[in-house]
Amino acid sequence: MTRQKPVTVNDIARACDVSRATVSLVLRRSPLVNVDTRARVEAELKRQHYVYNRAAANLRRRTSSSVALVINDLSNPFFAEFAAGVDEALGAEGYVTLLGSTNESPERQQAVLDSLLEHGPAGIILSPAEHSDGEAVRRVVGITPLLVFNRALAGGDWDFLALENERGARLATEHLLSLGHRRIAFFGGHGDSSSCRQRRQGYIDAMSAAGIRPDANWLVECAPTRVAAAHETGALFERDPLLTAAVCYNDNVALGLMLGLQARGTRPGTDFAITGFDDIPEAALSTPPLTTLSVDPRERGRQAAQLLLQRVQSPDEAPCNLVAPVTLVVRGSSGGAHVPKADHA
Amino acid sequence: MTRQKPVTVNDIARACDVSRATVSLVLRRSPLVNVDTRARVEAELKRQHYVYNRAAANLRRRTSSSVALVINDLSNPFFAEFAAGVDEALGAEGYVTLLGSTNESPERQQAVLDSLLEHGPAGIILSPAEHSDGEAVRRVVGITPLLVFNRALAGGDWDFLALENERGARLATEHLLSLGHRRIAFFGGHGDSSSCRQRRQGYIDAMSAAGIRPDANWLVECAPTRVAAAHETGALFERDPLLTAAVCYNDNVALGLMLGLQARGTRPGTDFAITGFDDIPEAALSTPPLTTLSVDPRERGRQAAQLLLQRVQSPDEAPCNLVAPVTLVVRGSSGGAHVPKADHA
DNA sequence: CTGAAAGCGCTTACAG
DNA sequence: CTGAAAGCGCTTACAG
Repeated sequence: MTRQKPVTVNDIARACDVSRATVSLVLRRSPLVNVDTRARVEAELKRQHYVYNRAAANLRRRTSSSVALVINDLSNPFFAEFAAGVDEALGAEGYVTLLGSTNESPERQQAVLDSLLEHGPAGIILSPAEHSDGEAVRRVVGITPLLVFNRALAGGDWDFLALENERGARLATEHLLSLGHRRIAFFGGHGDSSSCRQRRQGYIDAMSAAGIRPDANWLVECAPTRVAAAHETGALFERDPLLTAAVCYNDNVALGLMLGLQARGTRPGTDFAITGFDDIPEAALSTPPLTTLSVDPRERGRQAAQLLLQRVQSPDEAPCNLVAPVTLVVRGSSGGAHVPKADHA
Repeated sequence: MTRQKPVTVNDIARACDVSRATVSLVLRRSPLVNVDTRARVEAELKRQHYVYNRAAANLRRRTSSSVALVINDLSNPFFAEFAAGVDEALGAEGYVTLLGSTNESPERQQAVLDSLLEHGPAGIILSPAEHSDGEAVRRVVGITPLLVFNRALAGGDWDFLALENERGARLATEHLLSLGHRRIAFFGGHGDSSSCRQRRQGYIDAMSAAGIRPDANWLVECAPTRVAAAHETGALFERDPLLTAAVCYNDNVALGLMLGLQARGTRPGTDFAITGFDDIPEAALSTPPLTTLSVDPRERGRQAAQLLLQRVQSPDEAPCNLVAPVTLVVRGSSGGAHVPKADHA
């Protein structure tokens, strides 16, 4: 450990024969300091490879230059893109991102928040783990501004950035209806998740508007993963063998359903129509490519960062509730010419 | 801005009628302090919702509890998984991750490093942007321990964690050879990237060992993206129409090549055999599924974190050069029964 | 325009 | 076992 001592304002001040205060003024680009002095100090700063100790400055100024970003599932490209967007926007505002990943575990989420808070972030962006305890989050977070992304979290009056879940599912359902489908399932997701409930609502609304009352059998729960969805494919047709299409909770579920269909000899897009949600990169690549809802996660990340920084500026305004737009991307999975137009009027 | 003042050791000390030193001792779990005193202090800590100010502690102790993680492309699932692994392992050791993403821009990389260093990380894990300037990195990084991942970076004697590029490409090539292919291309990547050169070498070695001298035309450059690869598909067959297989630089290239083949009516896995590299999630999902090399990026992340923390402990040992194992995953893209066995002896 | 002094929240020898 | 004092690297009134 022959770590040499880092160079400080003191070293610079001594070398330039000025006070530390003057050096500090130069660092903070104060207009008060004489041009010559400034030049001398800046030269010395460069010469000695001075690096600013932001932690010390933050301590003294009682400020923060970091934001905590806590993500439930970084291996999901949707959230990885979101994280990239957050980091990009925070960086542009001079903040640094403290990353925490929870792998969908509420316990790890508490631990991660705990640890990140000790570093005094100006705020927190949280994409909550499934089954998060909002009260517990509130307790550990205290008065640090918090923005919740994607899934609603009860227990506090925090800012919330959501997706147009309802409208998205409605668009997908209307699209299938316009192709002549009537017996359409809503497949995947858990009823206790806010995003799933909203997407179901959009589906139900669209069906109702078309004069169709969705059968209770047409709502099929399953974990939002590819494997689970592939597994549940059989259950779908046990519920109703006459189904011709499904609005899926998200792309992973839709892709899993495709695999499940292929395994039973049913051709997705030809014998059975499918829509997803998210437009992850795989969606365009599957066979057939997946009709889905595009949400631009990177842009959501930028948006989240901006909203949070606004809140940091004005902590006392009423919390905001934003819903980000989604757009329907029609591809092959929702059917070509061959999809059976079942029993329509 | 009615931010109330956070509670400090002072508040606790006053409330318990002990000195700040004693409170500090309790916080750091020193065995020196009386059990009763400890209990009283701990109760008060809880009662006042004390949160430790790690930045202040780090300042005084001249330590750090963060590590910077700089990633060239977070939207690539390979690197996102890597980041998740790094964060997981750092968290387990009590470190927090300072995230920076560069989007493959060397300029942004310099800016990001600059900014992160002001937060005094104990070390840096860097997955370099393409065409990074090692000297410039060295300059800004100074004496902070740095571990380079994935792509070699000249200009400093830092630790390096790489993949078994050469062996991986060799395995893929041997696999194709064992299926009877002789006219095998190496497709994609840029010759100025260390990982591409190594993979090419493995390909050439395997071919040579089988008594085949790869034609210069069989080495086709292209950017490591899906779109670029799909575009270059024509060029591949212009070089040599008799090719029956290609070892691709990575999965993205392989998937792009598949699209390109399909567009010209050539069936991947049936008329033409393909291998990838990385085993990204899409690989198992494509049609046909992609034969590729699995590298377990999350585990690489954990490994990188551990290596770096070791280096933080002992900065003066010789830099290490680790190569992480890869394993061949055989799937449909390298050919079923129908792949033509061209002109073999 | 510049300097001396105090202080951000913590820890660490050093006495006792 | 506990306290008083000094100090980590910075900034901010306050004088001058």
